[in-house]
Amino acid sequence: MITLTEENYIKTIYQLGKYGTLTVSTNNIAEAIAAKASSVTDMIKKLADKGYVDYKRYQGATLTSKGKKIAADVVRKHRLWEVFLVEKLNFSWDEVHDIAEQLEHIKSDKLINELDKLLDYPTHDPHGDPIPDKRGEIKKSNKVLLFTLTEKAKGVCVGVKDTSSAFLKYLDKHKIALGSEIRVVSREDYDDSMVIEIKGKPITISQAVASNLFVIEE
Amino acid sequence: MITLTEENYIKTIYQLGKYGTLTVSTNNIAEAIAAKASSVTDMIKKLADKGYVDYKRYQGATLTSKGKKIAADVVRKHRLWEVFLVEKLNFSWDEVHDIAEQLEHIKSDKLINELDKLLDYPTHDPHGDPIPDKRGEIKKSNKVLLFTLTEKAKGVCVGVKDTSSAFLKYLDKHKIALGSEIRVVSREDYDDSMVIEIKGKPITISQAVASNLFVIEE
DNA sequence: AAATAAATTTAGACTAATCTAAAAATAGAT
DNA sequence: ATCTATTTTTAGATTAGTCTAAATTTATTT
Repeated sequence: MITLTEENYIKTIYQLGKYGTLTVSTNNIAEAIAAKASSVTDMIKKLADKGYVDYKRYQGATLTSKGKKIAADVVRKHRLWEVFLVEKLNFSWDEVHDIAEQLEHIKSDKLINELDKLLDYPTHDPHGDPIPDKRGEIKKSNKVLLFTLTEKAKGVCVGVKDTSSAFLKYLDKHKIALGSEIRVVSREDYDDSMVIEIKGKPITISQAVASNLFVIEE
Repeated sequence: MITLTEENYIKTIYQLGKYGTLTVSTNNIAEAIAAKASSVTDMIKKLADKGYVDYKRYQGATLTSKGKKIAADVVRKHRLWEVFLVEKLNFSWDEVHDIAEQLEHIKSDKLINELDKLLDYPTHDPHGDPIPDKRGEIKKSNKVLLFTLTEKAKGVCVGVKDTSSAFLKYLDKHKIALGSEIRVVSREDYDDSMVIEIKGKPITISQAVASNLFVIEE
């Protein structure tokens, strides 16, 4: 059995270490988890005993494949719940993190599979971060800022960089939402504004907007 | 701050004591929570210190109004989540308890209000038990077995007594679901079967079925 | 009303997760 | 290469929740 606290440490090591590929230092974990380094050392030892991390004294921790599976699972749940909150419960993109932090620990395979289905198998959360699949794999995402797209390019809106409510309101007003298809109609060199098409409708957006919207190019 | 464990004790006392109206004994709580009586004594003392229960040595515990509010809130969340699982995630009525047991501890007022709205403000969970409102009040329910309705009476299906998958499949097949409007067309004295109407369609059901379906008479 | 049974509480110990303070190891600078 | 600063670990203590075993109170029976 794995405890909630262990799950949180494993998730943290996963995220600090670029999806489990890098070794993470004790202090780094301590800061992320808001605990003292001594507590982290204790926990790393326990995780090593249980086979979730590789650990040598003074050398930081690296997730084992077993640890990575656990972490990917928690992150998958976290991000699916975030999509749920935004898509089904009218949350805005910056309100969801703390609640997803709680929901990510609910244990039920069926629950998460059905949630995935209800949301129509999303690949990214509202911040534009990729959602690991059932096997824990992350599709290498080509998420970019809308700003970087060339004329005639198409993309799907997957997230925001600026999560201020002013920006979110702006998006709402112009019917730009998670999953919206966006086509770049033209770019204006003078002020870096661009004309984009959403659901057949062209609108002009400023550089400020284009550089705060994440899209996946198609 | 209230811990998860404290919440579980308070909920248990609420349910064993008929929505917080009766005093509950240490042993009763111990059995319900699968802990030893000595652990329960310790916890009751703590809950008394914090003002959630009234307690006199050897005399069991009674919820204070503060305790009742906490309990009603947890039960409200539990039952709303159960409705969500059945209505939105294709769970059957007997699979939801354990997951709701986890979900009931998620803390977010907005979450639960939005969930309530998404589900269209249900008054009963899939087992036919009433859902406390935001203020913790429970509408005194006139939930009865379909079996007890007289000819021409109408009701809304609110739950099942038998939660076997065989029965649930039977209901599915005959399009009897949570919230279905049911009208009693006629009763047959000989074998206690009855003809009922669901969405304009008459079907004949046996006494076995009628005595396992809860309805609220209108 | 005394004796016995059942329920409840106390006392003391254990585990998980945390902390502080001191010791040890590593890394960086001269 | 040595000294110093930083990082990490160890040692010992603390809190929440639990347990067992023994003691106490209440309830029941004769």
